[in-house]
Order: sequence, then C-alpha cells, then structure tokens
Amino acid sequence: MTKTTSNMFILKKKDGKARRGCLITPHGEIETPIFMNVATCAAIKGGIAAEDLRDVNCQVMLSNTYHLHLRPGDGLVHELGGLQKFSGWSGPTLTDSGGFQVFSLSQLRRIKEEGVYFASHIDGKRIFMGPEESMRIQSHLASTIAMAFDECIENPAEYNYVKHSCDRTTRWLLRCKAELERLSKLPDTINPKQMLFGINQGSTYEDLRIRHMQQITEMDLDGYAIGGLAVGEEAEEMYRIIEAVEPYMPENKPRYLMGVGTPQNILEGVHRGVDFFDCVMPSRNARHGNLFTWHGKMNLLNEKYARDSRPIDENCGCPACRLHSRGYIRHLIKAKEALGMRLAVLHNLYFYNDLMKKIRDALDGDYFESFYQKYHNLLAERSQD
RNA sequence: GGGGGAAUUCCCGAGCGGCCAAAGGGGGCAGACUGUAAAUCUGUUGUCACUGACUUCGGUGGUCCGAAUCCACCUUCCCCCA
Repeated sequence: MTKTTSNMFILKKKDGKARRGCLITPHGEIETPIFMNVATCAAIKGGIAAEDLRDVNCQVMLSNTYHLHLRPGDGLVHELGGLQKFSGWSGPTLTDSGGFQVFSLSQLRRIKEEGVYFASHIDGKRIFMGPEESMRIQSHLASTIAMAFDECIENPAEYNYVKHSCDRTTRWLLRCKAELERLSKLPDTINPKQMLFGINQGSTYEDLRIRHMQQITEMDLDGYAIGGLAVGEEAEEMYRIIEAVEPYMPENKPRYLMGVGTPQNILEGVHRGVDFFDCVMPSRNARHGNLFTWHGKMNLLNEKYARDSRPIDENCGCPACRLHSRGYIRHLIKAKEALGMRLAVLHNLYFYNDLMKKIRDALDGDYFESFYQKYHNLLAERSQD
C-alpha cells in the first residue's frame, strides 16, 4: 500500500495502557480515543443528516459494505462521488467489510475458502462476497478506512473451528491487501490512499487470539482491529481477551475494538489500550427510548418521566437537551413522532462523542486514572435522577 | 308507527351452555438491545390473603348441577320500511 505522510498515526501520550493519539488522513485528522458513529446505509437511523453529525461532534462516520452493495449498489455510490459526496459527510469515514454480516445473517449464508455465499436479506437473491469483492465495493465507496473481510465467530465457539476460521481469515487478509493495492492504482479510484485495517479473531481462546494477531501484524497494515468480541461472551471475558492480545499489537498503529459497546465497555477498552470504537448501541437504544447520561442509563419511556420538565441530562449540550424536556421527548417517542427518535439519537450520539472528548481531555490533562476510577462503574448504573 | 340487529375486560373485537378471567389487535406498564435483516423483540395488563379464592361480559329477574353464551322484561345504540 502507498505510504504517505497523509496516512499517519501519531501516538501523543500514554497513561498506563491508555493511549492518546491522532490519525492523520486525507479526509481530516481523527483524535483518539474515538467513537465512530454508525451509519450502516450511509445515514444514521432516526433521521440524522450529515449536518447533524457535526452538531453532535462526530469525527468518523461508519458505513457498511454489504448493505450499500445491496442497496443502492456500490457502483451507484461511486458514480455519485463516493461515500463523502453521496452522504454529505466530508469528514473521515470507515466502511465495515461485510464480515459481521457473515455472522449476523448466518441463517442465509454458506462460508467457503473463496468467500461467502449469502442470500440477500432484502429479496433473497443469491450473492457472493469474498475478500476481493469486499475490497472492490469499499474502493467504490471510497471510505477513508476499509476493513478486511473476515469471519466474525459467535461465542461460544468450538476450538478447532475457530483455529481453521482464523487461518482462513488470515488468507483472506492477504487477498484483501493485494486487491486493495491493485485497486488503489486504478485511474477511476476516488480515494487512492484508502487505508486497510486487519481484524483479529480467535473467539475467547487466548492462544488463538495471539497466534492470529501475530499473523496479521506481520502484514504492516494501517491499523489493527479486535473483532469477534461482545458477541455472546461475558464482558469480563472480553476484557481478558483484550488484555491478552494487546501486547502483540504494534504501538504505532491504531487499534480498533469492533462493535463495542456500552459507555463502560469503552472506558474499559481505553484503559486497556484501545483507540477506536463503534457500536449501534447509542442510536438503536435511543430509538427505543434508552438514553445515556452522566448519572447513568435511563429509560425515557418510563412513566415517571411523563411530567418531567428537566432536560435528559442537565450537564449535556446536545440539541435535544438545549431546548427540550424529558416529558416532551417521551411524548414524541410514544406518539411515534419522527422527531422523538431523532432527538433521542442526537442525545445519545452527543453523549458518546462527549464521553470520548472527556477521555481525551483526561489523557491530555494527565488525570485519566482518576477519571476512570470515577466513571467506570457509574456509567453502567441506572439513573436515580 | 312497523320490522330487524347489537350491547364483552381501558379501546376495538372474538366467543354463543361447562375446557372462559374470557382469543386477537390497539393502548398501558416494564424489560432487552454491543463491526444495525432492529422505529424491533420479550414479558405483563380484573382484584386479592395469588398452584387457590373472589368479582366481571348493558340492567333486572328467570331456566339449568352449571350462563358472557338460553328465556322474559327494561335501558341505550344501529339499520331497513313508513
């Protein structure tokens, strides 16, 4: 892959395992630790536009290869200028490879050495996706960061299956790298500096995790992700795996814990040396009335909030909290007014991005450890407010 | 004025002699959600001293071992004919 100064990770500071960094990309700088906002189909569900992402202090928009390939088609997105022009989001983007769908659409797929045969969840049509297809689609989408095509295994998983799956994921990674290098040289490639992150698998087996991490870090990629966690195992087990595998991750490359998680999970992840996170939780839970605040979680749909004139969180500067009461937003969600979900999603995304900002501030100000001690349990509790 | 039909638990609506505290929706209440097949899914929704008892199917009375279900009258509503 072409190496230029525009794709560079700078590790600014460390506090224990926790890292404060910056990834410089052609689409802007990404201050880490960071939470990426999930926009699977090139939009955050709940009616959130690119403009709103700026209001909510989003740094990176994350979209999905599989979903955009099926609809509207990656060729169409390419014609319309790639993900940035297509969505109106001009900042950095990351595309997930479709590997997670191999797992989440497991009823509709068959895995082989060459790739995965899916049945489209939209119309049942048979489609094939392998490493080359995933890279071609992501190249069309022109994301800042492309993810390797992997198999995400549900936990618990059988040791031998995991071992063979990891080896296949490594072979797939080699093919991803070769294909993306080829694609980046093509004249109609929108983002010739597209980065590639490899993905570590190995379920909950520390030896397989380490072995696989050693395999993929030999390839000198732009970043390394830990995948296959928060998919059925206990949180403590997830932390154990991160701790086991972290020493084998290069210091000078960004580290991404895929699909994680709760505010508490994220703080624990940072504490263990992770830089990048993403999760559907803030947006999905918001749509269902579950909100995150600095005094714990709350279910806004609960009757006790019906006559509550306070904002969701008094310490929040999001568009919902600046102007609206709990009682009002609760009413909107219950009445199925689109605005209700929108405000709730804006709040949760703002909260997550604000959490990351506060974590970065704590690292910059050398008080991360006390920040961690103060919040790592509080964030998981139910709000008593 | 004559003829016909209907009234069911918060709402709509099924049930038409025992297996009915009464299907199914809606609404209410609560829970879940971790690289989004998710504006979804699950539980619960008469009362209580809750593996049982009690009250409930427009009202009153009756038939029957037993009635939301059958009969009589009453009340209200709807439709058709005048």
